[in-house]
Amino acid sequence: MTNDESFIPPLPPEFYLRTDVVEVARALLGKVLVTRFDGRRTAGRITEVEAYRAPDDRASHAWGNRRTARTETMFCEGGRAYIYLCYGIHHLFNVVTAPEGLAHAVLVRAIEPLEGIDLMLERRNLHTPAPKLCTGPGALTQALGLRTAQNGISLLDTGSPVWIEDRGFAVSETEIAAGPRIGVDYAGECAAWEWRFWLKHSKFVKR
DNA sequence: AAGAGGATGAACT
DNA sequence: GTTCATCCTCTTG
Repeated sequence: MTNDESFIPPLPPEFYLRTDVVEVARALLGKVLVTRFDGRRTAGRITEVEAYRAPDDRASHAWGNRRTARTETMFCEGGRAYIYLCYGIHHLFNVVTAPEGLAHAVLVRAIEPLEGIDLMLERRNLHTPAPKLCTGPGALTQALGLRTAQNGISLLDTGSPVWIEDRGFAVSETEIAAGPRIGVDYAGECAAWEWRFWLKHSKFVKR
């Protein structure tokens, strides 16, 4: 058994059940997002995230506690994936947080590839590893094989094809940069909230 | 029943 | 900097 295959447990429910989604978003930086489909693993360190907090956050799909078929996943107990189709093309992956009924979520915007890079390249139709392989919320889902078909899937269950691990990569507060979220100009004053967080010195973050 | 627009990315000029 | 691919969800009538 190689080091990559050694068992690391998924982050526990308590990690996701916290009621401060901004705190969870920051804590997700440096954690490792893993998928395993058909026995093939891909993984990457999370380098960029955004927090979304219904009901008061106008940028959230669940703003004002709007419950629709699509937003229902975000009202679930923390520890699931909220995956939706954006612009008809891109599958965007979010981590659902907070207890049931509170529609909080963290959008994962970029990861640093760690495992299964050949498979990532294949899924992305690329031939040479480059930062763009997993940089951007639509790019990383394609590389990891995540699709809307997995909306609502558990990040906690044994045997789930998607989970997040702590591999002991320490992120100090001074390593985290913050700024306004991308593409939420429609959200009024909420658009100015600095709820996008990224690893300051990472090459695997856009712009 | 129909239409608008979106938590983007890639390929252009 | 601009364009456009592409389709689901939500709103309106």
